[in-house]
Formats: sequence, C-alpha cells, structure tokens
Amino acid sequence: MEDKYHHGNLRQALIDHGIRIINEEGEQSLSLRKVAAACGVSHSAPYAHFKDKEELLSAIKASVTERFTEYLYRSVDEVKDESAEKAIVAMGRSYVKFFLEHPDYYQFLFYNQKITVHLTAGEIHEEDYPPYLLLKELFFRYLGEKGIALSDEEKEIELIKIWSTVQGIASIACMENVKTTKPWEDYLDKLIH
Amino acid sequence: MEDKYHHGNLRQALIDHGIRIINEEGEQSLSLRKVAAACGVSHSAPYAHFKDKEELLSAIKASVTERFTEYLYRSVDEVKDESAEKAIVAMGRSYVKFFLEHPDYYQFLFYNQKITVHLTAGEIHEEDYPPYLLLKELFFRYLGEKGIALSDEEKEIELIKIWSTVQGIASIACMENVKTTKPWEDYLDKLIH
DNA sequence: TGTTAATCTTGACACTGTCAAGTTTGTTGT
DNA sequence: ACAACAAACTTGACAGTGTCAAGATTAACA
Repeated sequence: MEDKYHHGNLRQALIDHGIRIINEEGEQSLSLRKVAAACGVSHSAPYAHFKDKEELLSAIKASVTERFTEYLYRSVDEVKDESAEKAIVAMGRSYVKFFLEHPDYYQFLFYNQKITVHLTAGEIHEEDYPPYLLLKELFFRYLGEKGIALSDEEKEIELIKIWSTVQGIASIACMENVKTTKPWEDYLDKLIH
Repeated sequence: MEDKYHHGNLRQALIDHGIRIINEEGEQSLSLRKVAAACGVSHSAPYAHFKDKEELLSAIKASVTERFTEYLYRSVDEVKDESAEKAIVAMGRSYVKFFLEHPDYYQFLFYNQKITVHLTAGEIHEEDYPPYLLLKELFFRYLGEKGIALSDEEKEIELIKIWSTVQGIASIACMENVKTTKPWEDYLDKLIH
C-alpha cells in the first residue's frame, strides 16, 4: 500500500471495498468513484482493471457467490454425520440465513439482469452451479438412505422443487413488504414431503 | 394535452411512460428527466407529484402489481369450471409467464428493497397480498374437493410451500445465468404433491 | 374578481460513468 | 546497464443524473 503510484492489488481492493459498501449502504449507493476513493486512488483508476461499472459488479458478484457457496458447504459439513434429510434442511436454513445476514446480497446476486456470474468462465447452467450441485448430492444420498427409486426425470423435478422452494422462501424472507405470520424456519422443516 | 401549461394528468402519464420505459429499456435506464421528457414536460415537473424518484418508482410498482394481480385472476377465471388443482397450476403458470413476458418487471417488483408496495396504504402483509389471497382461496377449495382435512398450521405451511415454489420457479426462469434442462412449465405440473 | 394554492419552468448544484491524454512505474530484451 | 515498452494510475473534461430554490402560469374558489 503506502503512497506508491502502483497500488499493488487494486483489483482485489476494489472488489473488497465494493462488497463492503454494498453491504453497508446498499447497491444503489455504490459508485465507481466512491470505491476508487475508498481504495485511495483516482476516480479513473478502476478502468485499468474493469471495462466499466458492470464488469466490476460482475467481479463482485462472483466473489459474493463464492462466499455464499462456502457458507452452504460449511453448514452442511457441520451435520455430515447425520441423515441426508437433516443436511438438506440445514442447507436450506443456511441458504435463507445468508441473505438475512447480508440483506443487500440477495438483490445483488439474483436480480441484476445485466450481470452474469462468471465463476470460472462462461454462463452457469444449473449443472455446474455449486449450490445446486450440493443439493443434488445430498438429495441422491437421501434417496439412497430411504431406499427410494426415482426416474431421472422424477429426480430432477423433485430437485427443482426443493431448490425453488428454498429460493422462494429466501425471496419471501428478504421482502420487507411481505411478512409471514410464522418465522421462516418453520417452512423449511418439512422441505421434503 | 395540447400545449397547455398544465398537463392535465401528468401523474398518470408519468407512471404510464415509466412502465413503458422500464419494460423497453430496463429499470436502470429510467430517469426522472427522461420520463419528464417523454411526457413533454420540464425536468422538474415530476416533483409536483412525487417527492423524489423513489416515490415515482413506488407508484409505478403499485401499478404493475395491479396488472400482475389482474393477470393472475384472469388466468384462474379461464379454468373456473375445472378442478381447483387445475386452477392452482394455471395460476402458477401465469405467475411465471407474466414475468417472462415482461422481463424487467420481476426485478422491479420484488427486488427494490427501498421500494415498498402501497396498493392501498401501509405495508402489505401476506394476509392482504392479492396473489396470496387468490392462492389461499384456491387451495382451500382444493382441500374441500379432495376431502383433505388439515390443521390451520399445516394449511399455512402447505400454502407457503406452494407459493414459494412458484416464486422460486419464476425466479429461476427469470435468471439469465441459470438454465434448467427442462422447460419451466414441467416443474409446475406437480405443484401439489 | 381578487386570492390562493397547485402546477409547471428555469437555473443551479453536486454527483455520476466514461473517455482522452498525459504521467509514473515495473518489466523485458539486448 | 539501459532503452523500449506496456501496465497502472492521474488529470481534466463531458454529458447525464437527482434535487432544490425561485419564479411563472393557471385553475379553483371565496
């Protein structure tokens, strides 16, 4: 750092301060100039690392997605000695909890149509979206433990149903204008019918 | 209209052009000045009707929510002679279809944390959120038709599960970066287990 | 008909994203 | 060691933004 002309690691600093600002002040109030100032560089410095604001947001989004994925894996790991059903519920709870702990991340991750996640490279299909992979793995383990046999099609339908339920509950829990009468945790207990 | 100093119905014109712009160019590119220009009025004119940009967006949001609700009711009405289960599926399909037809509305309706819907006045609780009321009505009819008896708690849990599943599927269907292998309609067929 | 309040305009301000041009520094080839 | 080059960063400018204050126009009403 210090007072060098070259920052040293501006790219990562921009991402980190960007995440902090989004979480503290909301996405709306994140500006390139503000992030630059937070990193102690001039207002145009970010353009050496990102084509435009969109590209910085995309990088921030990828970074948040990584943290989200780690968060899910950690929660599942904590109950790794118990049943797959417990693990799925644990994952669902963490899924929602993550966004309640970081209220601005939900909108940021899922609802910037102009931003596409680039975890590695290219578009993300369900098949290589890490949270989905985790759920898939757990669900297959669940089917094994229960001795349930399903066709591939039935499996996918069930998977999408579970995933979308969790996603939907997170969505509802994050909506400030819609309140459920029961705490959201209650809706996750019977995630698998 | 004409060349009068007083527009006549500027408030509604701002809302209508606002909706059009959001749907044509996306929410990001909606500015107060642009809407004002579209209405043929000076850049500060909107301030006679809305405190700030947020308040205009809030009015637009309420207007879109109304259209959304109407859209759902219409689709349910089209199958009013069939079973409640069919109606629920029809509603689910329309729920998703509405946002696929108006790609910018999804983010706009659900993910502007700073905007709260004011359909009549005050916050919206699940209890008086019209789409939820519709689903509730259909679900109770479904239970009657099937002769299923549930406790109030069980009823609510099932309702939230159905609602969040539909919401989640809409969410997934609207995500450009996540693609399912099957068309989203397939995941709605077995909405009720 | 005169007063008042609502509606709209004009002008200004700070802030935004972006670009062009110039400056500093690390790297690389000889 | 040194020149050449490319990457990283600065400075300055531009159009567009939300918002406010002050003034102009008009409708409504006493």
